[in-house]
Amino acid sequence: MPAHKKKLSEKIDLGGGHRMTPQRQVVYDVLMSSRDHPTATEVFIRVQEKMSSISLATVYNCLDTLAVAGIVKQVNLDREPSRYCGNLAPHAHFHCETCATVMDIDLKDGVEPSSSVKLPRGAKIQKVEVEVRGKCPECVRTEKKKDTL
Amino acid sequence: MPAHKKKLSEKIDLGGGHRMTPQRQVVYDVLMSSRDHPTATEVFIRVQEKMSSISLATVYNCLDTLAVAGIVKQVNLDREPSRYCGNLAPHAHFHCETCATVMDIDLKDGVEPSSSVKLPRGAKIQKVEVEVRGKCPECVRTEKKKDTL
DNA sequence: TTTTTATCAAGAACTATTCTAAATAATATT
DNA sequence: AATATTATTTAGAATAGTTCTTGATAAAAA
Ligand SMILES: [Mn+2]
Ligand SMILES: [Mn+2]
Ligand SMILES: [Zn+2]
Ligand SMILES: [Zn+2]
Repeated sequence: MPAHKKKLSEKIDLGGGHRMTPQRQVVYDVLMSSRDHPTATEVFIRVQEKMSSISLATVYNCLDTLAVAGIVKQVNLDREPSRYCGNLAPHAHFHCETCATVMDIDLKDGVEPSSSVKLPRGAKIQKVEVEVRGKCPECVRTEKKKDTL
Repeated sequence: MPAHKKKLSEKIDLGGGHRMTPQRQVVYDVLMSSRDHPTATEVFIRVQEKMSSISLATVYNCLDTLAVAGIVKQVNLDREPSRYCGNLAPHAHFHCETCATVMDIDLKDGVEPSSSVKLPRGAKIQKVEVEVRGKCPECVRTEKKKDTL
C-alpha cells in the first residue's frame, strides 16, 4: 500500500521522548494525504480546516519534529520556501518552472543516483539529491495548444 | 586551460546592453580566481580588498547580472545562503556536513545525470542538479585520527 | 551638448524561518 | 492523588539573506 494511502490517524512513534500530539498528528495526516509538496504555510492552511486553533509556529515546530524523526521529508529547491513530502521512498523531484509544481520522480531500478558523478575518493556519502527542472507534461501540452491557435 | 586559471581582467561580453563595469569585473575576477563557492557576503569581503568603496547591494546586483548572463553559476544548497561558482562546465556539488565546504564533482563521461531517474514522459527537461552531502575526505581523515588517540 | 539609459549605493523593506517567554498539557515521582 | 518535571503550544519579537526603492553618478546615444 503506498504511503500516501495509509489509513489516516495512524499512531506513529517519534522516538526520543517525543509525543505524537494532536497537532503533530494532524500535520502528519495532511502530508500523508497529499501527493503534492506543500510549503509550511500551505500545510498551515490545510491543517486549520481540521484544527482552527493551531498556530503557524506550531506547524513549523511539528514539521521540524516529524522531519528530524524521519517520518516526513523536507524538500529544499532553490531559494524557495521549504516544501514537505510524505513519500519516504528514495526518489527525486521534478520542478516545473512554468506552474511551480513539484512532483516525485521514481529512481530507475538498480541505478544509484550517485553513479553519474565521480565521487571524491575517501569521502563518506550520506545523501544524494537529484533535482530536475523544466516544463511539466501538462504545461508542455498547454504550450503546444497555444501554438496551434 | 581550466576556467579558474583564465587570465584575470579578461573583458567579457554580457549581452543585452549590459556593460562590464569595474564593479562587475572585480566580482567576476574574484569568482574566477577561486575554486571554492563563496557566498555573496564572502565575495563582498574579497572584492573590498580591491575596491573598498563597493557596496554589498552592488555585489548582489553584480552576482545576479553575471548569473543571468550565464558567465557564473548560482549554487543553492538547502536553506543556506546562495553560493557562487565560476566553473561553467556541467558538474555536481559535494557538500561536507562537517566543515561546510562545497566542492565541485565532475560528471562521469558519457553518463547523463538524468539517467538514474524515470523522467516524466512529455516533460521538457531544462536542467538536472545533483547534490551529494556527506563528509569530505579531509574530515574523514581527521575523524579517523581522533579514533586512534 | 543634451538626452537617454544603465549602474551604483545606502538603507528600507520583505519574507521565510527561528527564537523567546509565558501558558498549558502530559508524564513521572512521591 | 498531589507534586514536580518535562514537553509542547502559542503569539509575537527577532533574525538573516535577499530584494526593492530612490536619488546620485556615469556611460552611451543622439
Ligand atoms: Mn517528494
Ligand atoms: Mn561549482
Ligand atoms: Zn507545469
Ligand atoms: Zn569537510
